[in-house]
Amino acid sequence: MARTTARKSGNHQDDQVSMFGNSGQSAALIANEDFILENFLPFRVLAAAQTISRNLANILSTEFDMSLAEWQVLAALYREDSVSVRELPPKTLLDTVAVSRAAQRLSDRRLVKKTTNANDKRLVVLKPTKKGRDKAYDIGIRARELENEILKGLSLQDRVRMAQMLKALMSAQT
Amino acid sequence: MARTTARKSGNHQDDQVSMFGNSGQSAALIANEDFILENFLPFRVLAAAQTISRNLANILSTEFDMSLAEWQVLAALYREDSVSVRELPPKTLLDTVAVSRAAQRLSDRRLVKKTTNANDKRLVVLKPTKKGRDKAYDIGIRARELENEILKGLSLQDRVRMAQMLKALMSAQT
DNA sequence: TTGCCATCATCTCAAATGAAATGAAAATTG
DNA sequence: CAATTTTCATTTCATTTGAGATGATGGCAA
Repeated sequence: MARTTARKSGNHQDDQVSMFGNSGQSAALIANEDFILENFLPFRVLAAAQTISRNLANILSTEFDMSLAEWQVLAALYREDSVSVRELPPKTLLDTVAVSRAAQRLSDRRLVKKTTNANDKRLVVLKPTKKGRDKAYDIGIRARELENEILKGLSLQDRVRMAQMLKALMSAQT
Repeated sequence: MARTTARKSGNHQDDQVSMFGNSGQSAALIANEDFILENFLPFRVLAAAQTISRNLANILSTEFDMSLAEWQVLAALYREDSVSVRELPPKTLLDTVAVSRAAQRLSDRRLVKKTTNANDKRLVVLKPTKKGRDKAYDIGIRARELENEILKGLSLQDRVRMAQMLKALMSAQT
């Protein structure tokens, strides 16, 4: 525990990142007594995501009457004009079932039009309506605002760095 | 909850961080046509968290027969010897209901002992058993391994910065 | 004290979620 | 081509989750 101030921090808001100093060592050498959930990076990512997710879902629900999943689908459709259901899971964070359900609700509200691909009738093609496109635009503006709120503590350089790190984190996963 | 087939983490190899260049500008000036879901930082955090969360839940489930929530409670109890249910939500990411349910399952498996506080009989006091403490230790070791896997793409300095940024992100939220 | 409100943990029930089943269409194989 | 397998979207069903109700206790003011 090289630079670990080996003490029980009675104070949780202090900025202990000591555990990362151990990260290079083999697990066996780590004094596990030092394990602090708050300093476990995966936990922090989860915590940040949960907070963000709640915020976003709240805004979407109250201001736009829309679920997170629905917005994800609509946002993905916004740029690419015409997309089949099966193409969406990689673009969103959703599985096909969730996409299907979101698409159904969007269709019910006339934000998206569902058709069948003529060449391959298994494919359901989604296309935003004018109304859907407008809504996506409005939400995009609001989302940018939220993003700036969230990121206000970070410099521009940090923001770029953050995006890169998150990407590295993702690709390190199996 | 059987093994969740870890979804293929899509390799979106485009490293576009262009949107962050706009972040300082007023929302009205942003060309919204540029809105790309993948580059929206809250979305990236969500994506990273979801991947991590699946990984972690998988390991806990298969190797330790434990849910994420149960581990969060157990890990929080590991250091502080004796904690009441109501103290746990701030330490974990859970609400009181989830804590209550996790505590019940942990108690059923004799990993945690539940008692009533003598001074205030409303309070349920949780205390890890020897068995629970040992299990928490083992999971801690494994969690460190996973953390290193996840972070292998980041330098030590980056890890520290990452932790700081995530913290800044959290505190910027309402 | 007594009556009233606040707090704590759990319970209940409805809604969201995920995994496997289904059905329809296309691709592949013999 | 017929038969079989694969792909795609949706449906079904069981489980998980969350929000408000419940019951038990404690705090506090009259």
